[in-house]
Amino acid sequence: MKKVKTYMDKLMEDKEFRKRFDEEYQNLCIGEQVARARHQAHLTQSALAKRIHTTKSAISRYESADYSGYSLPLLNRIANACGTDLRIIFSAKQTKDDLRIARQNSL
Amino acid sequence: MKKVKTYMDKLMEDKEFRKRFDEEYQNLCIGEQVARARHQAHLTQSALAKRIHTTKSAISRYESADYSGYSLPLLNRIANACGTDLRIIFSAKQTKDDLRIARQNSL
DNA sequence: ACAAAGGTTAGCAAATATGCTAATCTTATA
DNA sequence: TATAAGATTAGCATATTTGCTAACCTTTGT
Repeated sequence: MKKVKTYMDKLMEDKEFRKRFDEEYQNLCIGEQVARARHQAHLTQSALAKRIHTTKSAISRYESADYSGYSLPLLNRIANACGTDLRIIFSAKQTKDDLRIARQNSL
Repeated sequence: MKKVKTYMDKLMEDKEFRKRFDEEYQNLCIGEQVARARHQAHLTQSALAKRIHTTKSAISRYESADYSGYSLPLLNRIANACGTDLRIIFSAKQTKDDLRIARQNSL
């Protein structure tokens, strides 16, 4: 079981691979969470954009499935404008149960 | 209770104020979580940096108290290199109990 | 069909983070 | 004290995100 790590480490040395691995494999589904928080706050993309002094195109970009370049400053502004708190947690590797519970607790 | 929101909205129109509000008031303590995850993985800043193909100064920057410009791509690489999962959750506004529980569950 | 509101996309300048080097400070330990 | 490892900081070029405009697509309702 050591070879996989060795192999991955090798792949990860390539910048382009790292980037696409993050984008296409390690999907955190932030976009869906943004959209869900916004809907629960009964806001349109335009209305949310206005609250945080940006434009609807920026919100759309954040809710788009194939975006991954999120920053905490902007995510935080979005969360607050939707009446929520943004929680960032370094947690132990998750089991399926963890994921189910996390889904229940979040919006 | 409407005046505070009106006042804050006015203040928030100023870009410099927004920036400093995020940095100095809305402290998410990401730096502490990064340091804690790294320590639990028994890694030095240099060792962690090597794993994610950056330098120790970048790690130090992320662990510094007065930094706030975190990006999810880099936080995610850090979390994984420390053997943890990064969880981003838009949650209901927290009570003190919520915070206590979150602290217990995270590293 | 038409209009209006909500949402998406492209493209670009400005702002911001990243990667990097080198110098410096701390701490532990021989 | 001297040495080495760990950590912090400054400064800069490069890379990435943000804010913005304008065009376009979708959906809803008349």
